[in-house]
Amino acid sequence: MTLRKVPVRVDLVIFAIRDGELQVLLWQRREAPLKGAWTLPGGFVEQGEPADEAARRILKEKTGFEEQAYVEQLFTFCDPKMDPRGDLVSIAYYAVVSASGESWDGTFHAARKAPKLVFHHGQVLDRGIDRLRTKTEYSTVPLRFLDDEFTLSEVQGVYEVLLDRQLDKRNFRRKILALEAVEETDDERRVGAHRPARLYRLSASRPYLLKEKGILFPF
Amino acid sequence: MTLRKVPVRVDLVIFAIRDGELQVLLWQRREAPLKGAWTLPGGFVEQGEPADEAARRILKEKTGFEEQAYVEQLFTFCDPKMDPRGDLVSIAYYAVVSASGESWDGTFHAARKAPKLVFHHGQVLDRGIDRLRTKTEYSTVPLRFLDDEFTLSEVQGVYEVLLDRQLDKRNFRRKILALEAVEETDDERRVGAHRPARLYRLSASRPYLLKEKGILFPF
DNA sequence: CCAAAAGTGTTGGCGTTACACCCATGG
DNA sequence: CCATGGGTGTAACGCCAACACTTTTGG
Repeated sequence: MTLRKVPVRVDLVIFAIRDGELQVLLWQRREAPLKGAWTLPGGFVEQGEPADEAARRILKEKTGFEEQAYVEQLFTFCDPKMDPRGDLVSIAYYAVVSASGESWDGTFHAARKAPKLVFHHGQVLDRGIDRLRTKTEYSTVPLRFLDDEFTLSEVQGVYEVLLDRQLDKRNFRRKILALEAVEETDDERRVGAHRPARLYRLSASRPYLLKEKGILFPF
Repeated sequence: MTLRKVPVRVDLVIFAIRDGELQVLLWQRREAPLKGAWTLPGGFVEQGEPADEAARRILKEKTGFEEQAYVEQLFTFCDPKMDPRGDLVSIAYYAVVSASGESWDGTFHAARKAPKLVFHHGQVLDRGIDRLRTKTEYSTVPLRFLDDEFTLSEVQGVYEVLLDRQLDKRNFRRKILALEAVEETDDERRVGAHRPARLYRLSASRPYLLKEKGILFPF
């Protein structure tokens, strides 16, 4: 039995909320083989590089985001029949970024209506969507879709997109504040002819899991 | 930039409930280097073998269990500095087996009081315990600690061990039955001078996630 | 002064928890 | 007949969901 040695890839599901819907960054191959096919952004892990760092490196290459993005390992695909180009291991990650960036390497698509993806990438996307939905219920990951400072209405908007339903404003605000996941700033935002909105940021204590304090949803 | 090619390992956290506590199967090295050090059971993924199959193969080698065991991927560790013997990728799995097997390759230890493990294996164990606790709250994974047929008291016992607290018998039975995760058989079990206990099995429909039907815990 | 978004409390219903006794059996 | 684990119903409480109006601002 000879030892099997394979290259290691990381593949990324990069989520953002744009145009009021959950979107993912995809990439279209410009060369054969599979010219024109849609793929997830990804790349090979380099010599001496941990996979987590590779994921962040590739995220930065594709979107410009660094620390402010949330990155989490999703699942590892390791099946010799998976990729026709050869045997490899694919460690999938998902990332949550705020939509305020500009220079994307790729194009965003509605996550639930994405084109067919090559190889196992469709499975990766499905798992990413599923994990994100799960985390929406008991973690503060959804807050990473927002910029450093945000209004509670914006937070509610993120949750409404992720949960795909309307939420009650009073109940939502009471609950998100009770969880102590966000804290007031001294700033407010004024846009248009409205009452200004108080701005919030992630709590310094920043509880990642909401479970201990009760689950955020169902509402 | 030369492509980095590495061997792929799978490492397993094998859980069983024995002596009224959660235990894991560990293995003690008999040769240098690190003679006497404790490790998780594991092995290399072979040529042409998917990682999931490798995990089941190694589980069978170490415990004799096959289909009846629950196996789930946990996390992948990929860091060149992780293992002093060389660069590799370690895909960690956890497995849940009933304690009724016999020929273990290794020894069982209380999961929360395990000896110090080599390399990243301590992290793997911690993640395994954590994942198992999480799944206890909203999945039927804990039922895999039991044999094919089991009494509701046995089910309650498993949950009490995993949650580390006593549960109310009437509330527990009402809830586990409402979830339709188990179904009655025609058999009963008689042991000692007691009323016989009805035996149950996993439902044919076998809902894996309990969420849709409401969360099982908190009680 | 008007339009538009921000912000704020209370109540009823339902689900969860707490709780105690009878049943069936083997020895 | 007794010891042991199996099996069963109800009532109080607390949390969740539903619901409407006032405030602040820019134009």
